Amino acid sequence: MSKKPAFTPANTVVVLDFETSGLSPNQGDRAIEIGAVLIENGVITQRFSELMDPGFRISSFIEDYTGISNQMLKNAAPCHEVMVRFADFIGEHHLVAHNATFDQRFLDAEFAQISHQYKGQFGCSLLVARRLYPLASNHQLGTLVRYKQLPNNGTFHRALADAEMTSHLWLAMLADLQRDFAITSPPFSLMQKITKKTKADVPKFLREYSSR
DNA sequence: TGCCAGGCCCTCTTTAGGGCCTT
Repeated sequence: MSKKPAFTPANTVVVLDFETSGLSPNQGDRAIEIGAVLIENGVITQRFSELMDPGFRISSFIEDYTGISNQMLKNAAPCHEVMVRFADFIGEHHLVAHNATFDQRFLDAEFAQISHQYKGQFGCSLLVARRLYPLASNHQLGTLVRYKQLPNNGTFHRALADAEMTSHLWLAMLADLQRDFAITSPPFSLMQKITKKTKADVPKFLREYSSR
């Protein structure tokens, strides 16, 4: 039996973003679009982007917010078909999202519909950014993209565009860990540990991590 | 009937409250 390596680099992950009909799968909300990129050794190597039909009409607020219309969803595959393909895309990779608890709730809910379980763990770019960039005016994805002058095509609130921007943010944070703390190729587990530290404790934690 | 997310994080805190972030 093959044993999974203990060290998983943080620069090889699937970065994902859901557009949804609302904020809570517990209240009946469903995913309407999934966008994701696979980053391997710090480079985007694959993209996944699909609309999905939740089986009911979405609100005008969500149509305006995302630019995804009910007409567009009428022509899309149902959620369960898309999620089967997405399960294949993420494989056993670790996962990253901006405010990951939100995307994790929807991923769990949609995968439950197809009785699929995934092995990867979640990392949260929002929680890391709050600790690495305390001087940013806020930690919304769009604000951080401008703050770090990250690549973007001007599209926001669409799944693939947001996933790509989140991936650039993630890579920028890895680069800053290397620049500021000489931490080369941080493991995914380090990024998770950062989010468990208080903002005040993070610099000392990283200096000690770097010097060990 | 009326209401309706949930986790993180700071502070006027921990027997709590409220802003942030995601759609």
